[in-house]
Amino acid sequence: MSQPNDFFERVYEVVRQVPYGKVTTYGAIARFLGAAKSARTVGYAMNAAHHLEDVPAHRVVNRIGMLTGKHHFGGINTMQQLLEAEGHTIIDDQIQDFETVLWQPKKEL
DNA sequence: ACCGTGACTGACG
DNA sequence: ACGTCAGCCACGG
Repeated sequence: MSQPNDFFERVYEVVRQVPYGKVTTYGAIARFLGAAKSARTVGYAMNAAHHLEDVPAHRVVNRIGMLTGKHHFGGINTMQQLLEAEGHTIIDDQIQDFETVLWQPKKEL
Protein backbone atom coordinates (compact mmCIF):
# COMPACT_ATOMS: atom_id res chain seq x y z
CA MET A 1 0.00 0.00 0.00
CA SER A 2 1.00 3.62 -0.30
CA GLN A 3 1.28 3.70 3.48
CA PRO A 4 3.24 0.70 4.71
CA ASN A 5 2.19 -0.60 8.08
CA ASP A 6 5.34 -2.51 8.76
CA PHE A 7 7.87 -0.47 10.68
CA PHE A 8 10.70 -1.74 8.50
CA GLU A 9 9.04 -0.64 5.28
CA ARG A 10 8.45 2.82 6.67
CA VAL A 11 12.15 3.04 7.44
CA TYR A 12 12.97 1.97 3.89
CA GLU A 13 10.64 4.63 2.48
CA VAL A 14 12.62 7.34 4.26
CA VAL A 15 16.04 5.95 3.39
CA ARG A 16 15.03 5.73 -0.26
CA GLN A 17 14.41 9.49 -0.21
CA VAL A 18 17.86 10.41 1.03
CA PRO A 19 19.36 12.56 -1.77
CA TYR A 20 22.58 11.57 -3.51
CA GLY A 21 25.57 13.05 -1.72
CA LYS A 22 23.66 13.36 1.54
CA VAL A 23 23.40 11.21 4.65
CA THR A 24 21.03 10.87 7.60
CA THR A 25 20.99 9.27 11.03
CA TYR A 26 19.10 6.44 12.68
CA GLY A 27 17.70 8.82 15.25
CA ALA A 28 16.50 11.28 12.60
CA ILE A 29 14.61 8.53 10.82
CA ALA A 30 13.14 7.25 14.07
CA ARG A 31 11.90 10.72 15.06
CA PHE A 32 10.44 11.30 11.62
CA LEU A 33 8.44 8.11 11.98
CA GLY A 34 7.17 9.26 15.35
CA ALA A 35 9.25 6.73 17.25
CA ALA A 36 12.09 8.82 18.63
CA LYS A 37 13.20 6.06 20.95
CA SER A 38 13.36 3.38 18.31
CA ALA A 39 16.67 4.35 16.78
CA ARG A 40 18.05 0.90 17.54
CA THR A 41 15.15 -0.69 15.74
CA VAL A 42 15.90 1.50 12.71
CA GLY A 43 19.38 0.04 12.65
CA TYR A 44 17.84 -3.38 12.94
CA ALA A 45 15.65 -2.57 9.95
CA MET A 46 18.71 -1.60 7.92
CA ASN A 47 20.20 -4.94 8.72
CA ALA A 48 17.14 -6.59 7.20
CA ALA A 49 17.11 -4.12 4.29
CA HIS A 50 20.58 -5.13 3.28
CA HIS A 51 19.25 -7.37 0.53
CA LEU A 52 17.23 -4.56 -1.07
CA GLU A 53 19.06 -2.69 -3.83
CA ASP A 54 16.84 0.38 -3.75
CA VAL A 55 17.66 1.12 -0.12
CA PRO A 56 20.90 3.15 0.15
CA ALA A 57 21.81 1.89 3.61
CA HIS A 58 25.30 3.38 3.31
CA ARG A 59 23.75 6.85 3.63
CA VAL A 60 22.59 6.06 7.13
CA VAL A 61 25.05 6.53 9.98
CA ASN A 62 24.86 7.23 13.69
CA ARG A 63 24.39 10.70 15.20
CA ILE A 64 28.05 11.68 15.02
CA GLY A 65 28.55 10.55 11.43
CA MET A 66 30.46 7.40 12.21
CA LEU A 67 30.15 4.35 9.95
CA THR A 68 29.11 1.99 12.70
CA GLY A 69 27.44 -0.37 10.25
CA LYS A 70 30.37 -0.79 7.88
CA HIS A 71 30.87 -4.40 8.90
CA HIS A 72 27.45 -5.27 7.60
CA PHE A 73 28.33 -4.44 4.01
CA GLY A 74 30.32 -7.58 3.44
CA GLY A 75 33.64 -5.82 3.05
CA ILE A 76 35.21 -3.76 5.81
CA ASN A 77 35.53 -0.70 3.58
CA THR A 78 32.55 -1.19 1.30
CA MET A 79 30.41 1.40 3.04
CA GLN A 80 33.22 3.95 3.10
CA GLN A 81 33.93 3.44 -0.59
CA LEU A 82 30.29 3.94 -1.49
CA LEU A 83 30.17 7.21 0.43
CA GLU A 84 33.47 8.44 -1.01
CA ALA A 85 32.05 7.70 -4.45
CA GLU A 86 29.29 10.18 -3.64
CA GLY A 87 31.79 12.88 -2.80
CA HIS A 88 32.17 12.40 0.95
CA THR A 89 35.45 12.46 2.81
CA ILE A 90 35.88 9.82 5.47
CA ILE A 91 38.64 9.69 8.04
CA ASP A 92 38.84 7.02 10.71
CA ASP A 93 35.29 5.83 9.94
CA GLN A 94 33.94 9.33 10.38
CA ILE A 95 32.30 11.48 7.72
CA GLN A 96 34.06 14.84 7.55
CA ASP A 97 31.86 17.95 7.65
CA PHE A 98 29.07 15.63 8.70
CA GLU A 99 26.68 18.41 9.65
CA THR A 100 27.08 19.91 6.19
CA VAL A 101 25.95 16.78 4.35
CA LEU A 102 23.35 15.78 6.90
CA TRP A 103 19.83 15.40 5.55
CA GLN A 104 17.01 15.47 8.07
CA PRO A 105 13.60 14.16 6.84
CA LYS A 106 11.90 15.94 9.73
CA LYS A 107 12.99 19.26 8.25
CA GLU A 108 13.33 18.48 4.55
CA LEU A 109 9.97 16.79 4.29
C1' DA B 1 4.51 -15.71 25.66
C1' DC B 2 9.46 -15.00 27.50
C1' DC B 3 14.33 -13.90 26.67
C1' DG B 4 18.32 -12.35 24.23
C1' DT B 5 20.21 -9.35 20.72
C1' DG B 6 21.46 -5.00 18.28
C1' DA B 7 23.83 -0.71 11.97
C1' DC B 8 21.37 3.85 18.73
C1' DT B 9 21.03 7.68 22.00
C1' DG B 10 20.98 10.51 25.98
C1' DA B 11 22.38 10.91 30.65
C1' DC B 12 25.88 10.47 34.34
C1' DG B 13 30.21 10.35 36.97
C1' DA C 1 36.11 16.09 27.49
C1' DC C 2 35.75 10.90 27.71
C1' DG C 3 34.34 6.40 28.99
C1' DT C 4 30.46 3.82 30.99
C1' DC C 5 25.51 2.65 31.98
C1' DA C 6 20.82 2.09 31.25
C1' DG C 7 16.53 2.68 28.50
C1' DC C 8 14.22 1.79 24.24
C1' DC C 9 11.73 -1.01 20.64
C1' DA C 10 11.03 -4.71 17.05
C1' DC C 11 12.37 -9.36 15.64
C1' DG C 12 13.74 -14.31 15.92
C1' DG C 13 14.27 -18.55 18.49
